[in-house]
Amino acid sequence: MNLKTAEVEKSSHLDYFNIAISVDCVIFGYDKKELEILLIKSDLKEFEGMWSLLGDLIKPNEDIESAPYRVLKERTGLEDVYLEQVHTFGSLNRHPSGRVITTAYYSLIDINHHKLQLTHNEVHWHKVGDIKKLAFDHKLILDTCLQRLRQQVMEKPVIFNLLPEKFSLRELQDLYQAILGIQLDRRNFRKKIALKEWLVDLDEMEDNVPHRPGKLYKVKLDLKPKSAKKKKKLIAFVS
Amino acid sequence: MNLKTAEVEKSSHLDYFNIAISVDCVIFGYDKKELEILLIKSDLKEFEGMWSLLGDLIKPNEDIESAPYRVLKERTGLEDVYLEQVHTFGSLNRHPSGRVITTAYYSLIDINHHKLQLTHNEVHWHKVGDIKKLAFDHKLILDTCLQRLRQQVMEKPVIFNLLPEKFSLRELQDLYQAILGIQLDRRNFRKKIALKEWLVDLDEMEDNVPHRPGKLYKVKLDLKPKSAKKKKKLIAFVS
DNA sequence: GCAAAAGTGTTAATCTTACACCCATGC
DNA sequence: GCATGGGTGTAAGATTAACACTTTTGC
Repeated sequence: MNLKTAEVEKSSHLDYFNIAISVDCVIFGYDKKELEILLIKSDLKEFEGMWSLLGDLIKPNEDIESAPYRVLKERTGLEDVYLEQVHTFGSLNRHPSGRVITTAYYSLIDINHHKLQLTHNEVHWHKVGDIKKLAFDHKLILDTCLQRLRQQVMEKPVIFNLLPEKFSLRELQDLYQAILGIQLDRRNFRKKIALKEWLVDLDEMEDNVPHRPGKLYKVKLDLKPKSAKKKKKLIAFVS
Repeated sequence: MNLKTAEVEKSSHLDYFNIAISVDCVIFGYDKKELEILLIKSDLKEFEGMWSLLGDLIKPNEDIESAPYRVLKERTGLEDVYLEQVHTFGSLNRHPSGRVITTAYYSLIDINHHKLQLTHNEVHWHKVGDIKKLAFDHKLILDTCLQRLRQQVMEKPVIFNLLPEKFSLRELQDLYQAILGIQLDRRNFRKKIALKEWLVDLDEMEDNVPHRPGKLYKVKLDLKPKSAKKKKKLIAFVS
């Protein structure tokens, strides 16, 4: 058996360094009871007029995990956002420029708090439910990320990244409903949330609502970051 | 706003086509009540003597999803295996040969049925519990895949890919226990499995066991493939 | 006073957990 | 006949699901 140094191995594989890798961000926001995502007009002639996800090629000296943060920063000015890797897409002809494999991340941001500095390009929020078609395979990527988001909000307190610091239980329930696409029973919802012990009662009331104002809450401090958090009852499958 | 053709875009980014992408396979098997994985002696001088996952660079004209199937075929002769993408790892210095980003897949195979044609290299099964260290960041990749496997066996009938066609309920329970690392109550386990309606009673008995033989089962036909399968009670989070 | 949402408990059904005894087989 | 696991049921506790009335506010 003959070992080769990394240098030798590299040179023998030079023709493989012929695939580019990008990241694409599915940036979710929430406004007026609707889940939205941030899209940009495609700047490729092949997809003229179509919308696409925010993405970019990974730089040769850039960690893959930092690339989506850079993309968000460059395109929207956003920092300190919640980001999570979802899946890598690499079918042969997904990109007309050549072989580009892309890793998709989803991000959750509070639309109203983070005022976007929309840079040079045409970047806009779109209701997720209205999106039928996107450039590249971006519709598939969106669907995959949405599915993952639905799974995650059931398991972890990530949903609060979509809300302002203070929110009412109605707002929280509306948001769950927008994400999951189902209606929830108000009384059961409130009981369930109370059990999770994610919230702090602020002793403040809603304002400017055309009905009886509800209490305002914020999320407990230790939950905002990625937070794996105690997994009470990991084993629900078999006794 | 000026649109560029894909050709122009490609040439302006030529220096980005400087990152290689590989796939690495975490191939799980099960033998003598232990979960095992298939490893190969690293052929890089930098990792001399260490074990690593089976992997390879993706070929320029190869779909990312078919790469792990090719790797398995080439290294072990295995075909028709269960494979699932888990995560993409791309920290800057994970590979001494240069910038290599890798997408990890996990695979489940029946060790005893698929007789491996172990090709040129030194490929061996190792007990997962015994593995403390691997070449590259492969220990991290293994841990991530193991975590995903644990999650998946609780949700979907993928576990049967690790068993021979006919098996007893004891074998199935032992396998769950090996994967999850916990003990399960026999009566509750059997009830739970019966409820899932995954199995067909073969009306045959175990043989060559030094105790009362148990019934043999096989999995229902429609479950062996990737099979999303009905998700009874998707919404367990909130009423 | 009317519209809109806040706030709040009980019951039935389902699921989960803990637990013990006799049976069939190989040796 | 002894060791080993096969096969089976029940009861208590926890969780989920369905459901309605009074209260507070803005208009």
